[in-house]
Amino acid sequence: MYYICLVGIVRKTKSVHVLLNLFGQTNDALSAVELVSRLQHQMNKTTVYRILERMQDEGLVHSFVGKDGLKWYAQGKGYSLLQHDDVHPHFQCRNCGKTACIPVDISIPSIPKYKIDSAELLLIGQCEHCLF
Amino acid sequence: MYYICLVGIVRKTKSVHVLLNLFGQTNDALSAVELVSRLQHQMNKTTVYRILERMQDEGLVHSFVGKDGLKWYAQGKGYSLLQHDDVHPHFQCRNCGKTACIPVDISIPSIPKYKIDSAELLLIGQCEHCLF
DNA sequence: ATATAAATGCACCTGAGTTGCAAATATAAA
DNA sequence: TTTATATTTGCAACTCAGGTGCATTTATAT
Repeated sequence: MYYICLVGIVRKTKSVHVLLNLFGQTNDALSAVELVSRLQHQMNKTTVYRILERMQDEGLVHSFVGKDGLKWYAQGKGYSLLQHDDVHPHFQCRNCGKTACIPVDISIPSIPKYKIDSAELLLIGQCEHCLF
Repeated sequence: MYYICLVGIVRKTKSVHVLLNLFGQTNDALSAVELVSRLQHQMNKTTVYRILERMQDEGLVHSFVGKDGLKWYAQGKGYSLLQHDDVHPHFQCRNCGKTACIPVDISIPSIPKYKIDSAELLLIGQCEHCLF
């Protein structure tokens, strides 16, 4: 089976299928650690890391680093997959750890003498559920 | 010997003195890894990490996570040390790794249903030196 | 059916950051 | 100054995320 992505037409392995399903079931971001844990009986840790990297290369997901230094992946539903360099903030709840893409465009400040290629805006706070 | 910081008056150990000197000599941010390496003959790895954490607690430096997941510390000269939650971008050169505070204020977008406490804006690109 | 390429599992490694505890150093009390 | 107490440091060992090399399996092409 194949699927279409930024890179073109790519073969859809069973592992990619499993991961795509997980991302399809939520709007939140998923950490590599959590995915490895959740899939420990279905596929190897190494495979999870490799699939995530591949999915990112193919433009199916994007990644960012959380406050704790862990790597998070998100599908970014609602964003145009065609623009690789879309800059939207990521939110991380310091109480429950919930992490998600925020569907807002941010404007990157241009700095004299620096050439900015991309940006990561991480918002830390409390999510809806932890506010009460 | 003592020094004044956000927390009040704190004893200035020899290790703190050494680290403060290093931060005083540059406007760039310094990664914990580099500091451990640079100071390997003067003090223990554990001490470096502990001093950095303490200096952060006392408001002498602030920290952030780089693109690679490493922890960076900066003194933030030119910023008021009295405002704990100053949000300024950090720049990281994807060529040479140079990382620095950018003296620009950024406005944190407010998101409905979320309470934002702090924000980290990481700009990735090329520094002045690597542009040519 | 066979050859070639890609994907997976496994064991082991790397490297950042932490922890427990004992030794050393600094401060306070007598 | 001496003694008691608190703080800081070093050391070794540990945790944990993430990566590598290689053999095996599975999928594609000939």
